[in-house]
Formats: sequence, C-alpha cells, structure tokens
Amino acid sequence: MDGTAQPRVRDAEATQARILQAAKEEFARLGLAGARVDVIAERAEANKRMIYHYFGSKEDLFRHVLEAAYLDIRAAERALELEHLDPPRAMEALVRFTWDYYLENPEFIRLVNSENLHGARHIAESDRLNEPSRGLTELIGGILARGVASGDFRDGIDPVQLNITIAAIGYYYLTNRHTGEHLFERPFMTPEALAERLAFNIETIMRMVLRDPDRAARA
Amino acid sequence: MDGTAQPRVRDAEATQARILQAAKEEFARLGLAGARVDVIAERAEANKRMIYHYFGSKEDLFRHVLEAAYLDIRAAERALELEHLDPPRAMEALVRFTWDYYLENPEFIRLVNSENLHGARHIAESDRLNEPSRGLTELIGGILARGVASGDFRDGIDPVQLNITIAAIGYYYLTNRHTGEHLFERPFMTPEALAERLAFNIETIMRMVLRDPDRAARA
DNA sequence: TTAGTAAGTAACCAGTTAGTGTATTTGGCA
DNA sequence: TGCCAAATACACTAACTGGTTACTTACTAA
Repeated sequence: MDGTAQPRVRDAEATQARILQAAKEEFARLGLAGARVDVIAERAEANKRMIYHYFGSKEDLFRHVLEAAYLDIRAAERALELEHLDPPRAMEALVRFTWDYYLENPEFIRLVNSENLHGARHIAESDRLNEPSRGLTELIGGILARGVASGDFRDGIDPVQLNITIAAIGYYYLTNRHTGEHLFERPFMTPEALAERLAFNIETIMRMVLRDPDRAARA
Repeated sequence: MDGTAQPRVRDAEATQARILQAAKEEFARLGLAGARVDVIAERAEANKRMIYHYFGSKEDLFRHVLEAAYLDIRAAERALELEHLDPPRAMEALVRFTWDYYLENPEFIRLVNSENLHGARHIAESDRLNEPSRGLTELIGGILARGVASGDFRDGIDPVQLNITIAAIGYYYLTNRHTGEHLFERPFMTPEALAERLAFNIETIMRMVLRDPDRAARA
C-alpha cells in the first residue's frame, strides 16, 4: 500500500482478530442494522470476502462479537478475588468492579443493548454461551451469606435482584448519558460526575444490604 | 375505520397521527437504522409520499416520534399529584409510577435506547424539547425536602442522582430482560416476577432515603 | 522443485432503500 | 357547478448493501 513495501503477511488468526475487533467497534457504534460489512472490512484492513470466509454472515459475525464480549466479562468476574475481604468491603468492591468494567469497556453495554433490541436471539443460538453465567450471582450470594453470618447484612435479599440492581445503576447512567446530559443539563462524564455517581451507587447498594448502614458507614 | 365502505377521508391530522403511531412502533421494534420507511407507510395505511410530505425525512420522522414520546411522559409526570401524600408514600408512588409507565409504554425505553445509540442528536436538535424537563427532578426534590422536614428522610440526597436511580432500576430490568432471562434462567415478565421486582425497587429506594427504614417499614 | 492448499483480492450482482417527479383524485368553497 | 389546492397514488432512481464468483498469491510438505 505505502512506499515501504510491507510484505503481506498471511496470518489467519490475526486477520480474524482484526475483523472481530473492527466488528465490535462498528456494531457497538451503530448497532446490528446500522453497522456496514464493508466498513468493518475496511477498518479491519481485511477483504470483505474474509469476513464471509471466517464468519459466514453479518449476523454470525455479530453473534461471534457478542460471545467474545460475554466471555470477556466472565473472565474478568472470575479474576475477582473477594473472598479475603470482609462482606461490606467485598460488596463495595463488586459495585466498583461493575462500574469500572462498564467504563473501561464502553462497547459492552452498547452491544448488550443491541442484543436486547433483537430479543437476545443471538446469544440464545450461541453454543459458546450455553452454560449460564451463574458466576456473578453465586459470588453475590456468597458475599450476602457471609455478611448475614457476620451480622453485617440483613437476611433474605435475593442475590439475582441485587445483581440486577448493581448492574442497572451503573449501566443506565452510562448508556443513557446522552439524553441524560440533555435532560438534566449537567455533565455526566467528567471525573467529578463519575466519582459522584459511583459514590451514590455504592451508598445505594450498601444501604440496601447493611443491617445498620449509619453505624457501618464510619468503619 | 369500521368495515362499512370507508370513503377516503381527507384528514391530514389523522394521517399524520397514523404515521406517527406506526413509526413509533417500527422505530421501537427495530431502531432507527433497522426500521423501514416503506413498512411504516404500509402499517400506517398511508402512502410513503405522505411521510416525506409531512415529516421531510426518516430522521425527522424519528425526531418527531421522540418528541411525542417525551412530551407524553412529561404530561404523565405532570398529572401526578403527590403533594397530598406524606413523603414516604409519595416517594413510593413515584417509584411505582415510573415502573408502571415503562411497563405500559414499552416503546418508550426502546426509543430512548435508540436515541442514546445515536448520541441524543435528535432531541438535541429538537425545538419542541428545548426547555429541559426539570419537572421530575423538582418533584423529587420537593418530596425529599418535605421528607427531611418531617424527619422521615435523610438530608443531603441529590435529587438528580436519585431520579436517575429510580429510572435505572426499572428501565434496566425491562430493556435487558431478554439477555437477563437467558443469563439468570428465570422469567422476567410473569406477574410474579414483575411484582417481585417492583417490591425490590421500592425497598431499594426507600432504604436509600429513609432515616430509619426498619421502623418505617411497618407504617 | 513442485503440487496442493490456505489466505487474500477485486469485481460484481441482485435485491433493497431512502427519497422524488408527476399525474390524478378529492373536498371545500365561491 | 366548476375551480383549486390539499391530499394521494405510483412508478422511478441513484446509491447502497449483504453476499458471491472467479481469481491471484504465499506458504508448506514431500
């Protein structure tokens, strides 16, 4: 392409990885219907034919991107080691992790939005995502149980509902920040705004689970 | 509209309304890029030409649909009369209203998702949505202030953050229910599941705002 | 060296899509 | 009644879009 004779390298894996990366960006940016296969090929510096060679169709490529995204967040969840923390600190760390993951992987929430727009039919068809991600729910359930045993937490909290809420209060803020900034006339993504939101989210969750929030707040 | 020989009526307003309704459904169903102008025209029982006559372009139609959706929820918010309720009951009623509105207007959250995918550029360009919707924030701020005065609520809670959280815990559950049902292997939309979620959401918010949640819970 | 195979490419195609030009119909009104 | 503008029907197009065909190029095993 350019003057300095870059010998075309034949590297199937690298090409697939470039295609996946470009596809992730494009699908996250414009959604499944809005993304263009030609643009993905161009940005991957690959020929469009390669996309069909490796991934079959646009929808299959989308499914592949989703699978990678879910496998990635699951790996990050597994890498969490909260067992050595006392229950309140573990819970706070979990809220912080969820928030940080969304912040550092902005494509993730946009892909999940797209998938839900389409009724989650791609992950439903996925073989690689067959076993459900009980990981995070079990993690939360474990922290809750430890917290009840230690006397820190209230009893009877549904780990799944709590899981959903922890995701919701971070996710919603970030996906809907554009309309939010317009409606509320305030910045959402400045460091101060982000810190404020994280603090609010931690407080929301801790007040939900702690037996005596006002005493524990000073610990 | 009824079966008996409908003579074609010359009713610009009705035609526009049918187009808007069909457009709302299609945009909500498939997003801005996924929706098809021909399908909208067909479902509106109007000629495609009329869409361009009345609304100019697909994007302008989308903007119009969004404007209508926002004006609608604002009207519903204004219709709320929570001043006569004591602060805890007013707050609970607000959480319930938000939840019910999302449930009864499923297009709303899908349209808002689409708009955020596009960086909120349509409502930013809108003249009809120029004045910000300070309504709900002021409403929440008012309830909070009354609650602080009555001794029911803690002081220092940011009405905007609380507003966002109230929306988030309902909105996220409903938009992400498809992936959620897959991931958590449980129904999200049965009457029982919905009632359980609403109860959880009310408890989350009440524990956040109440000075003494465990005492108040029995009131 | 060479035959076989996998990687990569360019041009193309058939169907779709947003958007238009224009003739025709309709209802209100003088 | 007859005029006219609003409303409507419909054929059309230019650009696009997912997917394919036919081909070249690089690597490797024998």
